[in-house]
Amino acid sequence: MDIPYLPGLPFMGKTGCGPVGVESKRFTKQCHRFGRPTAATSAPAARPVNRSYCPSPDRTRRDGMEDSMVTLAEVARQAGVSPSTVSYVLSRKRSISDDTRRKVEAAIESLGYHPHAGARALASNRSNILALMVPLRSDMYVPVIMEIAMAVTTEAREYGQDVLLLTKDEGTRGVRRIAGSGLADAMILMDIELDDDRIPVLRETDTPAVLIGLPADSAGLACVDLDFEATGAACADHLADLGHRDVALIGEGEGVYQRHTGFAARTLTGFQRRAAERGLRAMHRACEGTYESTAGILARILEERPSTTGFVVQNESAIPPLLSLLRLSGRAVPEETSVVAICPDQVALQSSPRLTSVSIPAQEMGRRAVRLAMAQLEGDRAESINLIPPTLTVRDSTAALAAAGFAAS
Amino acid sequence: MDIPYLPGLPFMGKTGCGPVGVESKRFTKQCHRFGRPTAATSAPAARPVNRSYCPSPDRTRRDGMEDSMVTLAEVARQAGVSPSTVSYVLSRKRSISDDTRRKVEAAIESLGYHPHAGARALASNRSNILALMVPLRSDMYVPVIMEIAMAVTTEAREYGQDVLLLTKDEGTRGVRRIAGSGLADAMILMDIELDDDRIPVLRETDTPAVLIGLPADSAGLACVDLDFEATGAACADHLADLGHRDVALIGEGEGVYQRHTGFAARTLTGFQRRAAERGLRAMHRACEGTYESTAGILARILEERPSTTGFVVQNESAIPPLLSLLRLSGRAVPEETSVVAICPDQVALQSSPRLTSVSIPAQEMGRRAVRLAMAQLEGDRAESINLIPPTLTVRDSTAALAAAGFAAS
DNA sequence: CAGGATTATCGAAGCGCTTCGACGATCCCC
DNA sequence: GGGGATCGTCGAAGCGCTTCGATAATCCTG
Repeated sequence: MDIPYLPGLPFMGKTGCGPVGVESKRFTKQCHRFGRPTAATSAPAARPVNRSYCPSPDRTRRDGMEDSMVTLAEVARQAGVSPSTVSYVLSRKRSISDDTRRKVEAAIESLGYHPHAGARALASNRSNILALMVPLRSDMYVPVIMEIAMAVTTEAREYGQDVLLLTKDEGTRGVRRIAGSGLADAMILMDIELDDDRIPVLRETDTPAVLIGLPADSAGLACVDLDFEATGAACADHLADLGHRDVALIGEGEGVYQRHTGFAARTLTGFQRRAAERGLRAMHRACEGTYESTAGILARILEERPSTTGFVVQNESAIPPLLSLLRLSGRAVPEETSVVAICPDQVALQSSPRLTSVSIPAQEMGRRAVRLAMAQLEGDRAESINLIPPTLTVRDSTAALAAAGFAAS
Repeated sequence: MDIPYLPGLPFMGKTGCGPVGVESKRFTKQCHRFGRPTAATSAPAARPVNRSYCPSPDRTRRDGMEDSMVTLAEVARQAGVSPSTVSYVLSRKRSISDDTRRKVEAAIESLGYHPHAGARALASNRSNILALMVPLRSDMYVPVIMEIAMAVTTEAREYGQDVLLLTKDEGTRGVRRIAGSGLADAMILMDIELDDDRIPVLRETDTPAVLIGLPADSAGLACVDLDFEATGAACADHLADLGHRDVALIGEGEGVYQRHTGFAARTLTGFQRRAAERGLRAMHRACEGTYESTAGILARILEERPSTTGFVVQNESAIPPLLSLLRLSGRAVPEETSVVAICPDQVALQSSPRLTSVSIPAQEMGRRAVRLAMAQLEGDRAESINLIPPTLTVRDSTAALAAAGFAAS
């Protein structure tokens, strides 16, 4: 605003800026950019601001209010080097003398420069953004989703990436949009269904991607997940080790087993197989997680097999009701009945008694997903199924079964 | 890869493309762009691909594997119009004949065109991205945060915006980075502290922003929040209406009252004031939410004032323990004791009995935040404190107190 | 100490889009 | 039916960055 020359009138800058040879070209460029729309509402076309490469020297730090964007060119000027040099300082793609580097860094610091994300994306074909597609509503336990999302975001920042949040209900259209617009460099998908329709699109558009979850056909894809089969097995093992002979898995809701992610099915498989190997009698019931549902299931289990002393719970919301119901029915945990949960540590810790559990390594999943994505961006196209081995932590809800009538044979 | 001419050798394209007058200019432009870095790892500088404006006609849909980007220029060519026309079809900023529009839309469809986000951001000074800063860990109940985030994301899409996920622990640096890089058009901040250090930065950088939560000094800012004072009052009113005389508020953890958001304090204020107005005796205890903490607090409340029959719970995690403890202590809910919760509907519904509650309107908050942000981008700089009035839904955990000894005077 | 290799820097082109001004072609009103 | 307004389209510039090739300056190495 401090150089109020009229548009159209050629501005014959004599203020000594830059090589003379290019001046004419520069100043014949008409200026039709008036700062941010927000600020442009008053006096729409009245007072254009010269934003060419060669402003008068006294203009330093002035138009900040209108358009706070500091450009690389300004940094270059302030540091007394060319724009490309500044770029190389930033990208470290060519060697720069310590002296120059320091000058440039000082200029960056003093001007508070941040590279324009769009410009960078356009020129470099890299947006430094990872798209994360999370379920809007799913069978997954919300805090776990959140924890993964946060871990992804935090880890992404370690790689200088930001995270774009997409909802799963954008579906294949969302994937296409991101792949097509170059908005993100890679995608991380959560809540993967066995036969997820986003996967073909990923393949077709050849988008770098990481799945959190395991689809039926994972050929050529990078996947991260907890090893749920081993998880089920670990639970069975633990109960077997403690001397339990009759065990039950209280699982996810009905729908989960058919429709979805397969993690529930994998847990069940692992549990049943290991139970068989260890000579346990295993039951399984799907559970919606409400108090009523849990009560009904527990009643049926105990009716059908009153000798059941070991429980594995996979549905987080079934945990409080289950504990409450066991208490009410007079079955002491862990003295008479043992409970193993598959849940985040936090849930296990704030239950009473604190639960022996296999934790859902949300943090780890998020972190690994980002690393796999970054590896792909580095050129590692290798497919990889990244199954995290389960960790069972013994707390206060499981104990060795007192040698009662039905001891191990 | 299918046009393997050597770099440096001028490529005298005779394949008839575009007006002759510009050809020379176009082909003297050197090509130094080799598709995506991913693909460039093999044969680094050996086989550049011609990506100028004027590919040979038979090239249609060829280099898709290497660089699936369809450009506006290609759409224009296919539709037989100029690039600017395509742009205007997309932006609707100038009128376009139906005929032309149809041709362009057909071309867009058939090529699967998506505008390059970076290019668009660079040229238009608008990224179509909203940055959402969420707490990494906070006193807020995680599912509520998640619900807000999802609502923001969904609503943002209605406005053609995407959402960038930031964590609060990036703090002021994060705000500066976003404001400086033009990565987002506006910011939405959650978990606002009374004296939030991000606020000065927001003011200083003049970034369009919406706060979800209410800081101490909200001058010139757009804020959305549940009206917690009215919430506290509504709870007091409801219990008073039912004939309760001695009531207690089981609140958030100690820390929340000092350090943070003030929503807890505002609830308390509203509760106490209204209780006084209605002639109730009101107590208040901070509660960490664990079983032990809840048990201790409940015991002390009942010891100090055994006639307490009305409870308000603000800490979601205290709800299951509280209900469990009341049951154990033989106080029937709602027959003898009433419980009002301040929590998401989902929590209220899956408790047993279903809880009378003031819901946390997470969806609504998210939605409003986006609308306020968009309004700012439209030029509405008006500050606004957007307090959502509470809704108390009566369910099965509150009932009129049977006219006992201590009836209303 | 000549000449090739290396280092540090610069200039310029171009990424794909938006937007301005220009300019025919229509339209309408007196 | 002539002249101004409107409509629909085009060409070109420029957004701020990256990166190529070029070019001095410096560094060996024999």
